[in-house]
Amino acid sequence: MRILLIHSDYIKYKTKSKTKIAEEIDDENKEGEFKNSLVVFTAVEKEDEKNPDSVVENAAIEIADIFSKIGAENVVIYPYAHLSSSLSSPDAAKKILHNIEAHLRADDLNVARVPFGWYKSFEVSCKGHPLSELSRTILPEKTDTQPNEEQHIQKSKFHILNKGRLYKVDEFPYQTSDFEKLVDYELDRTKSSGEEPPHVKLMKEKNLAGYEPSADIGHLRWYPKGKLIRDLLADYVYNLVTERGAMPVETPIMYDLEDEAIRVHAEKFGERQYRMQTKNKELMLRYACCFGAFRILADTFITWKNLPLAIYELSTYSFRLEKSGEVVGLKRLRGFTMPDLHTVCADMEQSMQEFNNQISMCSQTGDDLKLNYEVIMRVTADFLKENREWVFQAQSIIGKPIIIEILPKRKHYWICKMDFAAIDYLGRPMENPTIQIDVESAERFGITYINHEEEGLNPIIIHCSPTGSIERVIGSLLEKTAIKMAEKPPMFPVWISPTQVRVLPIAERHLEFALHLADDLMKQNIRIDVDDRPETVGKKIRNAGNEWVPYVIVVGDKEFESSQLMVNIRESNEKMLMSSDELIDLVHQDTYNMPFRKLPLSLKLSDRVNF
RNA sequence: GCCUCAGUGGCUCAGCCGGUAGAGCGAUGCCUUGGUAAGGCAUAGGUCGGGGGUUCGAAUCCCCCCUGAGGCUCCA
Repeated sequence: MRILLIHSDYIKYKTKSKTKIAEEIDDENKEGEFKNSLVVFTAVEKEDEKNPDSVVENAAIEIADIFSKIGAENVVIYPYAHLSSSLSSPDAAKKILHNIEAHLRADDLNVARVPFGWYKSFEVSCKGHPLSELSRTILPEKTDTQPNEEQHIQKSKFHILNKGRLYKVDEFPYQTSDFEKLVDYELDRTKSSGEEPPHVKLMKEKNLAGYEPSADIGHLRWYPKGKLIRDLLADYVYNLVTERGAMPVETPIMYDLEDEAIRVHAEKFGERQYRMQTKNKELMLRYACCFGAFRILADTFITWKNLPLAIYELSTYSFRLEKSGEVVGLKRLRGFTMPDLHTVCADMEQSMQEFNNQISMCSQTGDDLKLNYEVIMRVTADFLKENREWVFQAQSIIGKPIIIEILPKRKHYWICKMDFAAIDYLGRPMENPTIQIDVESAERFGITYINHEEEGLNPIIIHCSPTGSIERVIGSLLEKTAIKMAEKPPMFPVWISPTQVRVLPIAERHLEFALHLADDLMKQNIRIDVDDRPETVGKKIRNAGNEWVPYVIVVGDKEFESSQLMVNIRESNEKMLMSSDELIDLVHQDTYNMPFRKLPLSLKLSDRVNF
């Protein structure tokens, strides 16, 4: 329900002629005038029909609240269809308006209601003080409160699935603490220690990202090193999915809520959307790439020969209006970047096959990023019943025990999904990759394909994010370093490290040699820089350590003469003597098959700025 | 969104039962010309998150707001 509230000196109206949906009225109600009134222009919407009582209640509370603040004498309820493009049925509207009137009257307010369904002339005089013009959107409570009991009975069941066997969660012999932590979290048993996740501090300390106070909360600024890492990860996912046949696309970030399919899909997301009103349209900012992908697929002629068909987009950005208290560091943001792959499959069999491929793809990202994922599979009871064997083999692809959540009924658009989570420093999961079988959207968005028999059918769509949001990946990498910090020096995987090799010339006379060396390595696609600042070697070593540089070379007279380099290897914390070619090989081994971008910072550290 | 705590030079923090701001790092300059995790000296740098109030006087006490963290809730 949409309402527009005007605190007026007076309002006058006069009925002119009936519409088809007009309510019957007495002569005395054919015209009227009310002094010092809160006029409530009201449009009842389709959505309100789901739970009319709750809308009535919420509207009455809101109106009474404003009424009490402004000191008007009357409330005038004025039916005004033009506030919404999605009106309820006239009967439902009449009933709801009538009930609001009755409800307010029961609160001892003077209430009048202007007739519904008539063409009317009216005149309103707005007082013009700050509270004299307000608008509100009244939402029904989420359908019904009564089925509480039912919901209780319909709780999900959790089991552990391993090697073709289902275990009760308490009877499973846990081998790893990460997995146990995920189980605890899913079962609501995680004890919070009240600490702050270390990645928040690290992202700022390492000059990767920071908060932007002039934006909304949960929107970050990225400094050159962080931006480089984002781009490398973006390249990585791009290669990963295109090598498997997906076609990259790019779609708009905002959508018109007038589009029925968009609106329904968006409504499911509830309050968590950024919306904006332009002159003629109400728009929403996307919270995933689904909207654009589905619209493309709906407009594409697809036959069974094209399937499975995958399109890919990196959403820079997706927007979710998370509650302010829920936004944390890189873990939960209002603006974030999500690789989003949508695969059109002909039928369930094909989807399951494709799902298997995507399990391997998601697991691969764990290896490449050196992150440990724990896995939870969520299925509806019906799906499990029909596809028990397939579900069990899906676990075998993971190769270690997983949690399985069995939902008694389908709640969402998917019937089967798999979430991969890295466990953070505080023992809580950070959800990263995900795969979902969507059985609902194709129909809603009008996506069809032509089968062998030349019939048009709605396909099944698999949503997949092979790494999860880029911000969370970076967050997980930082959390991991914090966990391991006690055992070994923290660092990123070499292919992600902004500086891969740093050269430390001992004295000024070694600078030329150092720059020369850097030039050679740069030509081999290695991100290298030179610490030419007039500091002691000890201090430069320390700085390189603080920046997590994987390889550090000190060059002086000895190196110049022998062309053998003393390389400090962070990973193993040892020093090794090698030639520059051997060092190149070593870095190339570390970064084999991974994307490369040049270092977008000056070669000499003395030229750099600190962010 | 709710409850609790916090916001002081670029960074990390001290000062907080009211009397006009302090350290370390960093930066800049000079000295040191060097061999593996902080060389020395000096200088600059602050509307004490923002607004209002109490007071002769507020970083300090009170109120409102903004931002951050933790918890709750939530994460389709």
